[in-house]
Amino acid sequence: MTHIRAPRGTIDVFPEKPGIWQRLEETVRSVCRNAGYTEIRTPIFEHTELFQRGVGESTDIVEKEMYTFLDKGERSITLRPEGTAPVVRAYLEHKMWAGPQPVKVYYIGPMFRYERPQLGRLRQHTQFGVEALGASSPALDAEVISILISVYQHLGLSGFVVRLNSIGCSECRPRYKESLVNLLSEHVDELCADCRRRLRRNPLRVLDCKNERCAILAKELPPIFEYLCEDCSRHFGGVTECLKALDLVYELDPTIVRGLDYYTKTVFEVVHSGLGAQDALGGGGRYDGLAEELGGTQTPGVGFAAGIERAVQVLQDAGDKETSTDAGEVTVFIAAMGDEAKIEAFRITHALRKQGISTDIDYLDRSLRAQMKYADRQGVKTVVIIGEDELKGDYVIVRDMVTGEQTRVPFGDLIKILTQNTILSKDLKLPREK
RNA sequence: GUAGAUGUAGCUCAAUGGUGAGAGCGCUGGACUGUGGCUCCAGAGGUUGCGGGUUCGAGCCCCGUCAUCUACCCCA
Repeated sequence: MTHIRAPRGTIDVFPEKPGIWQRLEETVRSVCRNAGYTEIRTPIFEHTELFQRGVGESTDIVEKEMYTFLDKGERSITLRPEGTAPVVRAYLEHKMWAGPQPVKVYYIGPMFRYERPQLGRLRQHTQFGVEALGASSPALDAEVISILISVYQHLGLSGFVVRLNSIGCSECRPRYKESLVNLLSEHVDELCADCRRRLRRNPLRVLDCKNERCAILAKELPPIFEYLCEDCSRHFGGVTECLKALDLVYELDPTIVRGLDYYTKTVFEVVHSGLGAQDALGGGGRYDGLAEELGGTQTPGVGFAAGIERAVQVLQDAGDKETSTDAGEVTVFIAAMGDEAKIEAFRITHALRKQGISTDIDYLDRSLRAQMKYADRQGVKTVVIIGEDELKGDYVIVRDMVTGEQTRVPFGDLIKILTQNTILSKDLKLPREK
């Protein structure tokens, strides 16, 4: 029998891990709210055209990585491969440009790309991101970067590097591309096969080729800064000035070009050495032309997207132990023997739960011994034992699983004693002990 | 789409082409008929990923296929 497995490139997040996930999501929410961003939830699928026009026909995403299908109404639908285009679509669709600007939103949710899975790469992964629309101030670029960094700092994550670049606008970037092509065409023979193709399609990509000989050539090329138009140049200066004002450390890196067509001016990535070949924790930039590309009015925007699975990986490698947020952990276990006592135990369990005391019970008709063992493995602090003797005597035994102390408690006082037990209430959220 | 490595118990892994595929951990039960952790004993659990082929005989060799991992392309 071959049983069904999760589709390639997807993962189940297991009980040991949700704590770290929840902490991450809560951190994202609080940092974003703190900066005036509110949550937006866009559909997980969109019209294919949104991405074709927004992300760009010639990008890898649109060319070969989209989960696209025809629905029963013959519409071409695509599982969203990224979050920015949908947000801009929503902004335009709901005429949010008519309200106060800028509109600042954040999101957390799954993205889909049909790729070969490897370390840090999945077909369904989760991104958190922010978008700030309707303002072109460089301070907003810096704000967005600082939010991403702030999330990592709040998580206690370290060892990341911010890389910053500007790729100009529709006015100055073509000039730069042209001169790159001119300069490189003299050395076509020395370029790798990929770069020869890049030369025609996207010469900027030659800049970050990993091939040794290409990299040597790329080093000789002039940085884009020399080609930026006055507007872009001034904007970039504003961004770096703001980052310095925040004491935010960054590296100027002319090799960052990003894989989506909508970027203009500022682009950045946050990378971490512990991630393997896919070393980006997150990335983003400005996209002043995207709204227009989607048929809307010209609207500046800037944002980032970051991978949750990758952040989780780095946190785990760093030995992050905080996994107890949603451990489903129980502090009281009712061990019962005999049919009558079991009914009573069931009743007590639910009464305790009503009082907010997490309580569990045996469902496998196990021996007292086995119930004790199970309770111990579950990290239970207190076991209430109830059998025939106790029923007759109208009391229960309360056993402290840490010290081994046991006391008889009159039946009617049980809930009161467990509720008032200071040790118990203090320890409600302690992680289990080994 | 390309390349390499790997698929044996729930997990981590053994097993020269030759009995009925094993161990540790975990799980269940018992020693201790009503008391967890330590110890000991026992039990359950396998279509050796799947399909072909070679062979007297395949977990092992060959082919195909699927999956996982890593890398390329590119990205979160």
